[in-house]
Amino acid sequence: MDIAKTYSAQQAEQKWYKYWLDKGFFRSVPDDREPYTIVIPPPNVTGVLHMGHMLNNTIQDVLIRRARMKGKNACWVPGTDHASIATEAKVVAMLKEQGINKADLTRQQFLAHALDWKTKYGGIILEQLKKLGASCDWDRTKFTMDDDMTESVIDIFIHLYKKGWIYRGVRMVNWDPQGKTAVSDEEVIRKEVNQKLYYIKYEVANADTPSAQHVIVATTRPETIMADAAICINPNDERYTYLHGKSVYIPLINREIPVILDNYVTMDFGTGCLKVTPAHDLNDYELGIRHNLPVIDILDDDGKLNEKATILVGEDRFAARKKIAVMLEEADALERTEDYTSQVGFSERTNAAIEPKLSMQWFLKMKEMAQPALDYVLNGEVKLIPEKFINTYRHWMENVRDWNISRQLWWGQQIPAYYLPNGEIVVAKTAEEALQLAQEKNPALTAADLRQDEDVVDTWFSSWLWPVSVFDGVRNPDNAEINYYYPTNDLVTAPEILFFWVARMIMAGHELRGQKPFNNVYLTGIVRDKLGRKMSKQLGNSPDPLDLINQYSADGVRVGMMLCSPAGNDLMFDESYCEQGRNFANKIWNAFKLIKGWQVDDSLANPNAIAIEWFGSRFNQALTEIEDNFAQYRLSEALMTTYKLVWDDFCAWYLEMIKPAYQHPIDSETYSKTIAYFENILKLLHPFMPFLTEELWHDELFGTRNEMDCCIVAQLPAIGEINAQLNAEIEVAQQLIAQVRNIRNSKQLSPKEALPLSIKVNSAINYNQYTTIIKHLANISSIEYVTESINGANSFICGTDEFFVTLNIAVDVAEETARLEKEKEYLIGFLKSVNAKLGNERFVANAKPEIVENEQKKRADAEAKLKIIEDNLAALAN
RNA sequence: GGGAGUUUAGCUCAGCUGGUUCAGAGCAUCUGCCUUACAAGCAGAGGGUCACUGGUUCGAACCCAGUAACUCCCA
Repeated sequence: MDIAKTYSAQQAEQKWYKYWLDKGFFRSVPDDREPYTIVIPPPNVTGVLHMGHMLNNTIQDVLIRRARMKGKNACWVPGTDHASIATEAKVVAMLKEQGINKADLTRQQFLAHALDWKTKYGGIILEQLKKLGASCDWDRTKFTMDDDMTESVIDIFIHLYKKGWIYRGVRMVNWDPQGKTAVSDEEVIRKEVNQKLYYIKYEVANADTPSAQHVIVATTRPETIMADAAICINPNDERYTYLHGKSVYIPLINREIPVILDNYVTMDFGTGCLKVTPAHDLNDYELGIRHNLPVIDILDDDGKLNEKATILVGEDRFAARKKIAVMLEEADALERTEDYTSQVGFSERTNAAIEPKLSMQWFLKMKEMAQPALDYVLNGEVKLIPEKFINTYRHWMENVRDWNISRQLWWGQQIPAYYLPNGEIVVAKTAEEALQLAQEKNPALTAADLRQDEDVVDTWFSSWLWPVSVFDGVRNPDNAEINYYYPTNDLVTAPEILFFWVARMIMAGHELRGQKPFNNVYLTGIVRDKLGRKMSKQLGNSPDPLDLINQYSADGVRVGMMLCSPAGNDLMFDESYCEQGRNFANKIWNAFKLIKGWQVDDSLANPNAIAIEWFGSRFNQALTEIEDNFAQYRLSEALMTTYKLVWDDFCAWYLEMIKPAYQHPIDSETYSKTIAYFENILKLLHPFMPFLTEELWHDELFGTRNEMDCCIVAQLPAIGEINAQLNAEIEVAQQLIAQVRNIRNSKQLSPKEALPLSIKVNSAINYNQYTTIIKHLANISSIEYVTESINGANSFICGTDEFFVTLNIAVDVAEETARLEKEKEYLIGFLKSVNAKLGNERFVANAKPEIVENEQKKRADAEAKLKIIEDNLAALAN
């Protein structure tokens, strides 16, 4: 039979993904097994798969597949979130292209368009995840705006409102003039921007002296002078005592405003004199409250100046800034300008410069919710991996501010608050209930008198419920599913949404169920290119994940991602990792090919008992390490341990040990043991490389399997016995084999030329056990045991035993002497340091006994070795 | 400005309670091989002042202090 020389993945990937789906292996329903649950961080519906998703979901799939193979009832819930701002912006743009203006649509019409859009594009990422092999329970796919999810959001809003934790208030919010909505502090990205500092001259009313007729104010926002309510100086600033009790005129519009005194003003910034614009700056707003200043809002929702500005009405804020600078200059009110860089906030969603704006918004009190959420993490009930994020988490939770949960959008859950004609508010699940509540206040009211709040809640106000709401635990808190799956086990997400999302899920989980939503939060790093730049569309430095899969196979890409992803550290992604993954898949394929090609002869005795025992022992040792790595969420190390076990121990050593000579058959015992090992290796690899392993699993090499006997649900092997002595002795054998190969290499001898080996045994190792292996792997013609060094042979030491290879070419005495002298020198140095330690009374007195003992062993070993080398040197000299 | 983190081989990273012959792994590099599973491979080899300076200690990559560079979070 012909087996392909290289593994071709594409066919296997399609075939087995479909098979898994058809057989329902991803499906989870509560039963009496222990549950293992992951909820996906829902990607937003506007997105396409990027490398961050690849990383994140590979990790989740590795964890979930492993859990499945450990006999747990593994449930991975997939879904998407509605991303109100981003999606609404996309839909508005799409409608605009079709010549439709959002303002001309009713809310219902717009939502219908948005829903169409979501149906068409919203599932793209989930479809792409299937290519990666994600074993989500697709029957559970959720969307944050599904009816039941929406009802959950409304329920918790009402619950928290009744509790008094949701309130309405005028606040300075981050206004996105492009999205025309408030955004939360977390959605504002601050960037350094080159700006200008404008030094503007204000005329002082009723100046006492000619020299005190003006005051200069520095500002980056000259277009807001029309909204000025005061000029503020530090009371301790002696330069400005002449202004105490005075007022000044705003240039261009000549409105008179008072001079106020407040310690808030920094004397050495700008001119030490601040214009106070309560409507357009958070700090000014607070100053305004302290000094009872009027609030003059001169900006419209779209960032244009309104009639209150009296000049430049209808101009965009940035255009107005340029124009007013010219006007000030013409009016001789602009003293000078100066370059200045400062932080400006931009909307994460639209990239518009954020405008601080006073508006009526809904808020959720954070203080009460933050405390328990902080405690879960501090007392270790919720583990952050890596732990370094605990500090950041604490800092944030201790300084959290109330959460602005309203958004001036349509795409999302509409706030269930209804306004009565007199301005009173009732909060209710439906218009009917709202009317009832309203009629309790005023029986004369009819449905027509009520007006529901136009705004929707923040998307995070849906997704914070995710681990509960996907199991319907908000609406039906005692249902079988939530009781079974909650709390979930692991959450895998990016550190940048630790606060946005993770912290708030802990709050919601605690509030709804008095329980944490997950045990462990595995925080992945940011995927960067190999230059350390964050991968982004703008830079074009991100490979298309699907192209990668096509090129390197899903398994290859998965391995590539896992190889370079230490938890919590950014990963410098490079395609060569995927190449390594592909090569690894090919290696496994070829091991399979080798075994598959063997003919079995039942009459043969098994000559490989030692090799078989050793690999079993070695496998168990690796398994122990892998279990430990997983327990500590060191996934890339778990993979590397597996990688080395397969490539080095299994392929390079074990298979070579037992491999029969070309066209010779193998004995049946070795054959069946090897197949059993290979099957265990497939299991071990499956979480990382699901497709290849499933493909091989079903080969007839492993006998006939019934249709449900699949690698995906195979149970991982239990850790068996480890023979430490055997492992150690094989290591010595491996060293000696390498040494012989090395001699062959350095003498440019063909590997085909068999060499004779003599051993002078000083240790307790019985080399007779390993004769077959040594002869086979080092291509040794004969093994002899000697008691004296062999003159003229190439020698080396492994452990404390001496080995001699006699070649029919003369040993280069000078070269050999030099090599031995070098080793001798090293040993003498080494001995010196060991003796220094042992000779040091304080060391012997202070160090732990086992450490002292070990030093003595080191000395003995080194002395023995040194003696051998000296003997060999002496022999050479003769 | 405040806080956190990082710095170990060309690259990406391990290195746990300070003590094994402790300076490691993978990749890359170099040398030799198309040796009947695999050139997507095999056999070998080289490569490091553990960022820097001091301190603690019998002993420091590891603990402490300071310095530098980079990264992130917050204002």
